[in-house]
Amino acid sequence: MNWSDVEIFLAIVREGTLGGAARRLGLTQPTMGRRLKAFEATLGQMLFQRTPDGFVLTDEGTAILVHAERMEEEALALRRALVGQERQLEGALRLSSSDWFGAHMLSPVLAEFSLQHPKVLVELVTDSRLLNLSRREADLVFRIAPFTEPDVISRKLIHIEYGLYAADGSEHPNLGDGAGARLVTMDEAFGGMPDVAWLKRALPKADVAMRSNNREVQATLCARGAGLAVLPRPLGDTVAGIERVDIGEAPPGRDTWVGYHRDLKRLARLRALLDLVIERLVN
Amino acid sequence: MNWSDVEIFLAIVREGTLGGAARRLGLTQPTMGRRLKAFEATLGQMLFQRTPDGFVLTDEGTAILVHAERMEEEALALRRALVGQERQLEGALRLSSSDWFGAHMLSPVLAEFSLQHPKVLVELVTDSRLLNLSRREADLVFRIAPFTEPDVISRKLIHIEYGLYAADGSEHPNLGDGAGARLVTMDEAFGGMPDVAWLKRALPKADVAMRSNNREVQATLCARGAGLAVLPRPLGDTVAGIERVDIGEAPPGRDTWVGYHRDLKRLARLRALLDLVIERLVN
DNA sequence: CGAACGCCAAACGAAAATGCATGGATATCG
DNA sequence: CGATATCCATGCATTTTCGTTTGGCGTTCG
Repeated sequence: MNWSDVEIFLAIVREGTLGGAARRLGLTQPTMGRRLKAFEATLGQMLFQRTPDGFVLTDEGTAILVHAERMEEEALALRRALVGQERQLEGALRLSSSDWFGAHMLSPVLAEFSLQHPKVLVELVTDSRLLNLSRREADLVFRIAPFTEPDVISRKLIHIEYGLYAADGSEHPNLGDGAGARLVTMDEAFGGMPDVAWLKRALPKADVAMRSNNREVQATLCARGAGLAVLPRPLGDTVAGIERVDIGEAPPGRDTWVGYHRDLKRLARLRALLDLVIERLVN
Repeated sequence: MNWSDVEIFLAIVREGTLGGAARRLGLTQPTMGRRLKAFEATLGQMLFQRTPDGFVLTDEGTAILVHAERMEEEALALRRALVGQERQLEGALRLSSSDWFGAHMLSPVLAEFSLQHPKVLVELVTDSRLLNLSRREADLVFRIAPFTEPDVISRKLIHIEYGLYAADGSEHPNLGDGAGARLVTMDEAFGGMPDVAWLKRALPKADVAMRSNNREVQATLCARGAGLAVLPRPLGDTVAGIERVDIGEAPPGRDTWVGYHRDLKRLARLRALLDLVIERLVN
């Protein structure tokens, strides 16, 4: 049995097509077909049913899936074990945060860190989807919710105040009413966020004018007069063309958390960056 | 990272040399060297120290060893999961037992089974070393001690009586003495066996003439006049040229156990053979 | 209803991995 | 001390694997 074929098996399970699996692994579709055929031959079992809409697992394929996934777990852990041992202050560091947090909170710290440790290549990915620390899609993740994944070391970073903002000189709404006002809010997928709920309660009669999952975009929309927006104060207070509106009650603030995988605990460059971040943001 | 390289890494760890690892995997020494070099390159770490007496793990190699072993565990479990699902009464079955048990107890049953299920290829390995059920070095193991390994299903099969045997017509010793008698016993490595201890106590003044780890050999030596031997009665009672000696106290008997891996519980051919064995030996 | 796009399978040539043979270094044994 | 065995590294021929390309099929969209 060729262990590499297990990796291919997993890719096909997840993508459902040979082409998709090939793209995921950086190989080609004919290769995937051949490797799968060879794998099935050595096992003496058909692992997938070839259906019009892709490859779906047979009972036999389902039976081995859990083992294949555990093999992958260990393969990933193996790589982490090595990375975690690196003691030199060089190499790559991959961070993840929300857009505005990266731009307004992290950027200054990262610039300073980059000067201090020129051999460390820092990569900041601002993406709303959650990157997987176990797969090492990121080494260090900043987010506004605590971490629940196992094997992740996390700590609360700072409390972020939020504020209601409007374009400079525009009319201010009244708490509990908001008739005639227009709102810029988070994307529908983020409807559960506290500030969205607060808006609904504080300005129940206001209409939603636009949505975006990007706080920067919301701020810009707000400045151009599209409507009122709830923004993190570190962002809102620095954007030109908008001013904070006090309607007697502030939107709820949020805690920011930072987390990394336990296996990277001894990674010197990660430690150094985290120390600087805490130094600059917490103290 | 090529998952197959992990398998090669493990082989080199266990053999200590490239050549040995190559033989184990059915590859060649240059291939092992090149694959290892490539593996170390992709990980960016040296995994082995090249010493005069072989390849020994570095700290980094030690760090990933546990993960590599767990990957192997899952690879083996993956194969078992498929084999364990086979419902047809065909394929191979690998058994393991002690020599005399295989020859005198199992052979008749296996012959009958082979006639009943001609498409099942039964392979009986009589080997004193313990085969590993997890690695599927054997599907079904008979032994005289309970199973302690995890994930092994076992049951007590039969109680085997032992007896003291001597060549036909030779002199019989006295309990508690044995002066002048010569003994044929188990190999030194098996010194802890109950029958060896019993001999020491029952015939303290007798000398050990010969040793063997093979009960058949012991029986033959006994028949040729080399000395007294403690043998399982199913063996001793059927060997020509020896007779059982009653010195007033019989050597201790032993329980025989049979075990197989949990993953093979639903393997039809294994179930069929085990049922027949129980039918013929227990009832 | 035709064009375009996705999928997979098969054929072919290029690239990579493998095995074989060799050489050098070191330990073992007669 | 020479002969032998075992080990690893290297060069070369061969096999295997891979990527590219092509063709066939079904679905989707204009």
